Amino acid sequence: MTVIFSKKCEYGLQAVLYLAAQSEREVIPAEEISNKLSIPKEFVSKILQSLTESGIVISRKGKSGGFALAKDPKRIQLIDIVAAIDGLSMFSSCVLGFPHCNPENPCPLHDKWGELRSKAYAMLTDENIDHFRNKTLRKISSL
Amino acid sequence: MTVIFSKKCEYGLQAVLYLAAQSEREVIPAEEISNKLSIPKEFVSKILQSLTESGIVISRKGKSGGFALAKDPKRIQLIDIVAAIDGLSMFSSCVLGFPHCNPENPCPLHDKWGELRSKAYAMLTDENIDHFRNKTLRKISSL
DNA sequence: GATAAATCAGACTAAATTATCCGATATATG
DNA sequence: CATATATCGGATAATTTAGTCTGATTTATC
Ligand code: FES
Ligand code: FES
Repeated sequence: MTVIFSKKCEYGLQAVLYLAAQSEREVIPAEEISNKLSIPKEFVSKILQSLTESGIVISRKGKSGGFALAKDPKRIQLIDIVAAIDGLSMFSSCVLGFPHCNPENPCPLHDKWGELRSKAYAMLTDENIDHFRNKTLRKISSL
Repeated sequence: MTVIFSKKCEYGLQAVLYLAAQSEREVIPAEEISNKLSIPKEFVSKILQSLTESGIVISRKGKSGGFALAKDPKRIQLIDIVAAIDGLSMFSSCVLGFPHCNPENPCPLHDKWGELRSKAYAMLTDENIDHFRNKTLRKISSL
């Protein structure tokens, strides 16, 4: 079991944070990301490919090719990656699985969950990924 | 995609809340729960069977049989159902999927997630399921 | 131009989750 | 005792998610 994101999304977040932490370098090959983050190479490669379609990363093919952020890391938020991979339905669904989370017809956890949900959303939107650079570097070097 | 619990767990939570909301009645057949909550009958039946093994509900076989809470709803918390079905690993895993969530080696979201995680835990432990009775009745009658 | 190293595209496989089916057994009721 | 209505247990099916494989194409470098 993952915590709240799918495995694909966890990997996507890790990989993008990894790219953001390498800001001076050109493109990074999928293999390096795979090795450093222990994500199957073909899998992380696929995920990054899909993120190029979302305009979050760019790729360069051929020898010494790889992936890089598509824009200034100050202009990318974690929510962008989540939206591109898992979508945002978790922020409008009922935590107990009842159909249509709706304040007019709240489930027993609606109020408490509503607060947590907005804080979770804030966690993914308050900071851009450039802000996480040092923390990411520290985490990566511990792996 | 579910929000944070598996489908099985969502159904389990709904079903147990349903049972708790019927406190005056004897046992409730799986078919009624299935109809009221729109959960496949065989599936909710299986889930409740597994919850009998966890000591949360009891069952009576045969005609006019069904399921009921195994103990005073004041002594059951939502976390009990989550623990029995999804387990508690989500409360000790890294939200970004890094191995071993650990304050010594925090990922970029560790601190913020840590707060949310304890509030989510509190949401599941602060109240017993008897406390949710009226809210559950209201929600069910809206379905 | 040859070679090596990379993404890309799509089919494929594996595993986990979700859901169904069936036959056995239990039990209330007449 | 017969019948109807439940759970129980185990197998199976369907769907979704996770991961792999292969061959094509692109590009840097010698
Ligand atoms: S109705 Fe359940 S979270 Fe809103
Ligand atoms: S290390 Fe990521 S949540 Fe603790």
